[in-house]
Amino acid sequence: MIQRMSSLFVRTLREDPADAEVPSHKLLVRAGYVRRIAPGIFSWLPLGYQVFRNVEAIVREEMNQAGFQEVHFPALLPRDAYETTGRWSEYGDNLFRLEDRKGNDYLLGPTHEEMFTLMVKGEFSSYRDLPLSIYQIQTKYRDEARPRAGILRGREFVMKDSYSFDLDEVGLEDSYNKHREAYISTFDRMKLDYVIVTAMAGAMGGSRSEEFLANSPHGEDTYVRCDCGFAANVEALEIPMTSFDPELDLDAHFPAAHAEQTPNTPTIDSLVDLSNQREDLARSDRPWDASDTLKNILMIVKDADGNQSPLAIGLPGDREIETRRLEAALYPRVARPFEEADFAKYPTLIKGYIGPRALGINSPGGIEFLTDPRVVRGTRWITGANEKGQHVYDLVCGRDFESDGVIDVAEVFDGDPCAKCGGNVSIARGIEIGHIFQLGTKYAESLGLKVLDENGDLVTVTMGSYGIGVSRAVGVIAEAHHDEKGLVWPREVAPADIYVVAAGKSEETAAKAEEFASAWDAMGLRVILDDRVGVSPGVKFNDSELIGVPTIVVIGKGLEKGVIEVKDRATGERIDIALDQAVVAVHQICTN
RNA sequence: CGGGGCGUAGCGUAGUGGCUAGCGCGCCUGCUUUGGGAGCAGGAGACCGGGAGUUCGAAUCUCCCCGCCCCGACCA
Repeated sequence: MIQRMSSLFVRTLREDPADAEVPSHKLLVRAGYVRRIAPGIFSWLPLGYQVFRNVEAIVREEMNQAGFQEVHFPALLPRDAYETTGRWSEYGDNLFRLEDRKGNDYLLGPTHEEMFTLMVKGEFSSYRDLPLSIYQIQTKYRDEARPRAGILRGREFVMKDSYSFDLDEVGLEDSYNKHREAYISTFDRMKLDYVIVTAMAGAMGGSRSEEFLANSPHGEDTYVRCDCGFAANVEALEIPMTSFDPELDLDAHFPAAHAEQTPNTPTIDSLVDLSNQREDLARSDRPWDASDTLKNILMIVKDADGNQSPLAIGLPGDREIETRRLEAALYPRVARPFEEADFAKYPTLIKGYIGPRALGINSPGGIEFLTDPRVVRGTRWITGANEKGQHVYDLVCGRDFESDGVIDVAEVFDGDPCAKCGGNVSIARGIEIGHIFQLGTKYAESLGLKVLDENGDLVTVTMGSYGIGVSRAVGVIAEAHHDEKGLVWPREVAPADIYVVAAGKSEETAAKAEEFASAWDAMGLRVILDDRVGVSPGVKFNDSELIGVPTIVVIGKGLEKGVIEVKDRATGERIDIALDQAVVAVHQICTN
C-alpha cells in the first residue's frame, strides 16, 4: 500500500515546538509523528504509529524467538493484589488510582508482577510445568512527579514486561541469561549504542540485576565505564577498599596527631588554603589537598519499623555523598541530614568541627561511625578536633581512630580507579531501555505461588522480571539517529523504505513517480510517494529529510538524461541510476 | 516537593494602562511559479489560561487559582 503525501494524515512543522528540549522530542513533533495530549501523554500519528509498531514487532519477535509466550493483562486493575504485596501504599503518588461507581479502588498498572504471579498460581502447580517465561506488551501508567523529554519519559507508556518462573536458583539464572541474550538481539536490531551495567537489585528484593543503558547525553542515568569492559550504574558501583599495609608501624611512620587553632575555616576549601599558607601546618612533601581532609557528616537513619538512630559518615573532603548511592547502601532504611534539633541532643558534636574521636559506637555519644573505603589503616587526615575553631592534623586511621565499618556512598569522579582493572573510569550518561533482574521469591512468597517438587514437597517459585520500554525505545532511536535536517531511521523501524519525491510539475514526472512507486510497492517495499501537486520540490526535499526514511528517490530533472536520483538519507550520498535499471537497483539497496 | 521561566489563532511569536490585538509559518480563493521551505492579490481563523479586583478604560496593574517547560529531589 503506497502512502501518498497528498492524503497522508501528517503535517510537518517548520519550527521547533516551544515546549520541547531534547532532539527526539522536537523532531518527532516537527515531523508529525506524535502530538502531546497532556503532560507525559502522547498520541501517535500514522507515521509515528508505524515506527512504534515496527519497534514493537522487533521486541515481540525476539521474545517469541527466545521461547517466551505472549499474554495480555488489563491495564485497569483491582486493588487487592497490590494490597497484598504492599505496593498499593509503597508506590505512593506514582500510582494512578481511581474508583469505580461502587467506590471500589482500582489502579492503572505501573507494572504487573502481581498479576503475572497470580495468573501462574491459578494455572500451574507442579515443577513439571516449569520453567516458564511469559510476557506482555502493555500500556503502563505512572504518575511521574516530573514527566519530561517528550516520549522518553511519559506517564503513559508502552512497556514489554516479562516474568520468569523457576523451581530454583539454577533455573532462574538460566531464564535470566535467556532474557539477557534476547535483549542484546533486540537492541542490536534497533541499532542502538548501549551498555549493560550492573544495577541495584536491592530495592526489589532480588539478587542480580542489570540495566541496558543507551548512550545519550540526554540520559537520566549516570554510570561509570572503563576501557576494560567494566560498567556499572553509579548506585550499584562498589569502590574497592584502598589497600594498606597491616604491619606498618604507624607511630614511627607518622607524626603525632596535634590539634591546631584554625579560625575562619567554615569550608573545606578555606581549611585547605589555611593549611597550605601557614608554615607551621604545611606539608613538606606536597601541598594539602581537599582529599587530605576527612569530613564527617551526620545523618538520622530510620529503619522499616520507624526506629531512628544517628549515623556518622566519614569521607574525603573533596567528595560529597551521592544521594542515590546512599539510599542504595542503606535500603530499606532511609536517611535524612542532621538538623539543629538533632545536634542539640548530642552536645559532644560541635557542628563544623566534628572529628572521629567523638564518633563510633564505643565513644561516649555512641554514634555509629562508618567511613569511605578510602579511609583505611595508615591514612592520615586533617579533620575536626571536636572543639570550636580547631582541627586536628596527622590523625591517623588505625592509630588515632577506628571506624565501625565501611560505607561506600561518596560521589564518583571521572578518572577514579576502576574496581575491576585499576585503570581510570569515565562517567557517562544513558537512558534506561531495558532492565533485567532476578526477583527471587518476593512476589511468589507474598502471593503464595508454590509448586510441588519431585519429592512432593511444596516449594516457592523463584521469579525474574524483565522490562523493555517500547515507546521509550522509539524516542531513544530518534535520539541516536538524527541530524540537523531531521530523523534518520534505521531501515527496520522506519515508516517506509523509500520516499519518492516527484520533483517537477510535468505529467511525465508524476506518471514516472507513480510507475516506480507501484513497482517497488509490488516488490514488497514500503513506499511513501510525495505526489503533492503545487508543492515546490524544496518543500518535498525538506520533508523527505525531516521524516527520515532511509532511501530517498528523486524523480524529476534526471528524466531528461534517462536517470532517477537515489539518496541515502544517512550518508547523504547521491547516485544516478538509469531508468531501466532503477526498479531492481533500488530494491537491492533497500533489501541488502 | 524546592528553585527558575512561561501561558496571546493550528504552530512560532510581538505587544508594560488608550482607538478595530500585530507579525511569520500553516490554512482557504484566484493568477503566476516548480530542483532546496516560491511571488502577487484577496480571505478565514484569538472568550489574550481561568476567576475576582483596581480603573472612565485591562492582554498589560493587584490577588487567588489552573496549566506548561527547565534544573534539582523522585523514578519497578
